[in-house]
Amino acid sequence: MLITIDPADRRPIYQQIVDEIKALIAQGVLQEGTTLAPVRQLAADLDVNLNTVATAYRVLQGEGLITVRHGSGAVITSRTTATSSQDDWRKALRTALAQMVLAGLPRTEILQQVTAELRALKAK
Amino acid sequence: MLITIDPADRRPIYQQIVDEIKALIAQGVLQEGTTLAPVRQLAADLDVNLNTVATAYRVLQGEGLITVRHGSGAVITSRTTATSSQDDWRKALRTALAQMVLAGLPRTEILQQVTAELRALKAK
Amino acid sequence: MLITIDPADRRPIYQQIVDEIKALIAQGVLQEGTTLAPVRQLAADLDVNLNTVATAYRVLQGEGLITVRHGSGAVITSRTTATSSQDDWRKALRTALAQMVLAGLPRTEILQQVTAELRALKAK
Amino acid sequence: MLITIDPADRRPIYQQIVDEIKALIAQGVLQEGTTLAPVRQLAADLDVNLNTVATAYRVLQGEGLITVRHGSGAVITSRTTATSSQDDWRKALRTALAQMVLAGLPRTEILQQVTAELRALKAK
DNA sequence: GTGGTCTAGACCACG
DNA sequence: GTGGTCTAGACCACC
Repeated sequence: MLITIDPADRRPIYQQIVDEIKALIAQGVLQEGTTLAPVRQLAADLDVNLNTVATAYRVLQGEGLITVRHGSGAVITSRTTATSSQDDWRKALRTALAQMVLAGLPRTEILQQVTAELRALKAK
Repeated sequence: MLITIDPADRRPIYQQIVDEIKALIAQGVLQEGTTLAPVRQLAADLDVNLNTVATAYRVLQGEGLITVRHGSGAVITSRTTATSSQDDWRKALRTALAQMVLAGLPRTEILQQVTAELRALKAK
Repeated sequence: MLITIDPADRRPIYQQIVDEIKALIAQGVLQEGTTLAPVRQLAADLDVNLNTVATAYRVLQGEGLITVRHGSGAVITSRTTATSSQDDWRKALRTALAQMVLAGLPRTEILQQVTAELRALKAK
Repeated sequence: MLITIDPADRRPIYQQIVDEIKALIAQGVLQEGTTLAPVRQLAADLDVNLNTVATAYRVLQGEGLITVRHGSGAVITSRTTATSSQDDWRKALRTALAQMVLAGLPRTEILQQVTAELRALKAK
């Protein structure tokens, strides 16, 4: 599933899963209509608790990114249906840029990194 | 102190304080040598417990961003001494950009937002 | 857990816990992958508050010596990942040796004590 | 006075002064009968509060290393009169060695460092 | 006046 | 069951 868990990461595991799946959708790797791996299988692959994966899927469903149907698994719905407010991504962006500035990266380097990362994503 | 707490934010309060102070340092509002508000005063301003603010200050001290001394309060040290690995900001950047893409923002709009936010920061 | 608190010691309790755990790791008693006692259990054993132990664990986590995960407790990570600068141990060593000299120990006795203590540690 | 204060050091300032003076005595730089700098002068030199230096002197006096007489300042008494119990230096030694081991220093390197530091001290 | 530490006890989040 | 966080309030250490 191309997802990896980092035990050293301070984010909870379910959040890491959520973020990675979001990234895959943004990259276009997971497209509308694609069926996600069953909870049990993903849990086994990542060697994490079943409830952890279930929580991640529930969050994604809550944000409208996937639809979970009994028996048929979780399916990617739409990229634009997503319920992420402007506040959310602005906060995330600010925090990320602040970290980069404090790490001592010059403005030009930061912009380079942004465009490089953006190139990996299928923005309109 | 220009810091606000958002109860709706899922991050713990002390983390919000840490992030806001980091942002202020990145913006150049808090410069090297500036003394932060006393723990008790900031706690009163934000209407949170003294220990919560103390925890935030301790985290900042652990990251080398401030120096805390008993009788004299907390002082901003250096921006470049900060202990943040490349992994940290790259993950944060990726997550932020993915969120923006999923929010439906086109590539040009994203770059505009980035440069706009960056303008508020005192990057080299 | 082989840890003891000395009320007469001027170091704060949480620091004593940190230092004792470090010593156990250095001795090889606690090896990579070993799970530490749960916060609540250690707190009960030492008869101190839960938060005091939690603080100690957080410090150890900040130094990269242990990895703490919500449902699974604290695990010893790597001995070499530790974040301790050369300045730190040099200062500690100087202070210790100066104390021994002022206690009237002759050079040979000091060296004997050092090798004796070192024998208890699993140095490379 | 050959003493320096490190604001980044977590030890309180007065303790740093105490430790540095002890080191100077152990090195033989400050010998029996030598008069220490007046409190006010040392405070001015180090740019610290007068009470801080006074506290340091009081600790040294309490350990029997110096004698403070009205009007005539503080005088180094004897190196052997020192009241440092075996427990004290053993704890300090253990902590120092544990730090060095966790820093990844091999046994031989540790012994080299010890003898090197010891060479600077006038052990019997 | 500063910050540091500790306790008791509550409630939440994660796996 | 694990750890995380927060509060209220006390007392200590330092400058």
